[in-house]
Amino acid sequence: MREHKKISVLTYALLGLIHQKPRAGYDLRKIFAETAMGSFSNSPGAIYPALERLEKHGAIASEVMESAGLRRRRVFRITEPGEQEFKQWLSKPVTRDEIIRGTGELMLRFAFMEQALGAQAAITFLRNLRVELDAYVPGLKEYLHQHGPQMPLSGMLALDSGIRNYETLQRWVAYAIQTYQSFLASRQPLSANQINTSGGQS
Amino acid sequence: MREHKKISVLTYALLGLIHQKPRAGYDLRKIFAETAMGSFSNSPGAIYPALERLEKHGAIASEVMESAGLRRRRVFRITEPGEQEFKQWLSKPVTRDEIIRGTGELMLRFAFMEQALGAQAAITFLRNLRVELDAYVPGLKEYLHQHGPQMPLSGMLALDSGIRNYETLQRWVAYAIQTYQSFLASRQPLSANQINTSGGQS
DNA sequence: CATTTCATGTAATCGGTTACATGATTAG
DNA sequence: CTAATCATGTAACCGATTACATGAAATG
Repeated sequence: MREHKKISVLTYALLGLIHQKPRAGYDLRKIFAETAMGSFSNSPGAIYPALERLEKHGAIASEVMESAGLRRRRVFRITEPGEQEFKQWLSKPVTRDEIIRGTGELMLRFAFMEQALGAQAAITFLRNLRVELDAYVPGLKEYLHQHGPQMPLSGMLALDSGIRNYETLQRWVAYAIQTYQSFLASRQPLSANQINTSGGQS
Repeated sequence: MREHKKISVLTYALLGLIHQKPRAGYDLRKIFAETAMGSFSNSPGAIYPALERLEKHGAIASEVMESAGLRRRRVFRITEPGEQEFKQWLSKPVTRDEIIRGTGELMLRFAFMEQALGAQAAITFLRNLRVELDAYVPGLKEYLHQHGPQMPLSGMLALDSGIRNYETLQRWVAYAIQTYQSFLASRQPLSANQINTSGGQS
């Protein structure tokens, strides 16, 4: 049983991207710099040490590529134990604490989930998220209703903004579940007896 | 010109709460633990050292209160330079970078703004935020439109969730501006010549 | 009297930011 | 040839997390 120091969100983001396909540090930096994932640090001083730690941990392995006429690149691929660790992170239950701390990590997990665990796991994740949100949001609204009038206007509005975000997230969850269900339905149009009436293509 | 090491968001949150009124470390912890501000750490190992730093920095001053029959409390109040620093933080321009990094700090600033700088400043802040959002969000939507179809469904949905949050924020900004304007209108019903037709109460 | 809550801290560890350093390769 | 870009690092600093420590006052 290898000891299991806590891994940061940034590190999981790196692990997830490497899980998709082998990548070099520079590729990862570019992804952080250019896409909306930029919220997780794009500084080399964070990424390269994180990759080192992952390699020491045994979750990834690197190979220096020196094709002729190309710059030397250290390409990382995920290992078996690394994939296990990654999937375990994806499978963590959705907790209220995680919702309060911000939805960043939640959405990161979801973004990786389909490729790593399949569409069914993504739907389960969304259902769990919905349960937690439905349990959490009413209390927030109640708090605003109770204490809002005694707060300064800007404080009340700031709280309202947070609530609106959660409500938006609730609507998104519903939409996402629906989207996934149609997606699954279109991939497996008939469950048991596939009556092949028209030409089926692979 | 005192050197001006960067101050963390948590530290500004503490500074803002102390600006409202003098408080002890324990009060601050409770606020973080009990209200929706909990997203900024509630551990004593973060709060007490942060308060020490603020005091060394000269932004706050402490006084140990030992009223008879009460526990000893170290109560912090904001100093003149501390208030300057705080207001300067509140007055920082709204940048796209700040929007990308997350709206947490933005909303924190806004929540403190009315009390510290007045309602007019809050409106100005909201207007600037609106400008930045209007400049930023269309690009995100365009990106989703362009690259979405080639992404895995979960990735596309995750991006969509982020966009929905920004759109929600845009609607909130509009609502908040309106709210503030009615607020100001109700406080100053007639700007120049106040014709007192009915009994006015303080 | 014992336990809980109030109230303030300390120490170890570690990850991230910032800034700097280094070379190799392609473009102008 | 020079500048920009590719690509990988390193080092100093510092703040946050976690967990532990302490003691006094209220509560039962």
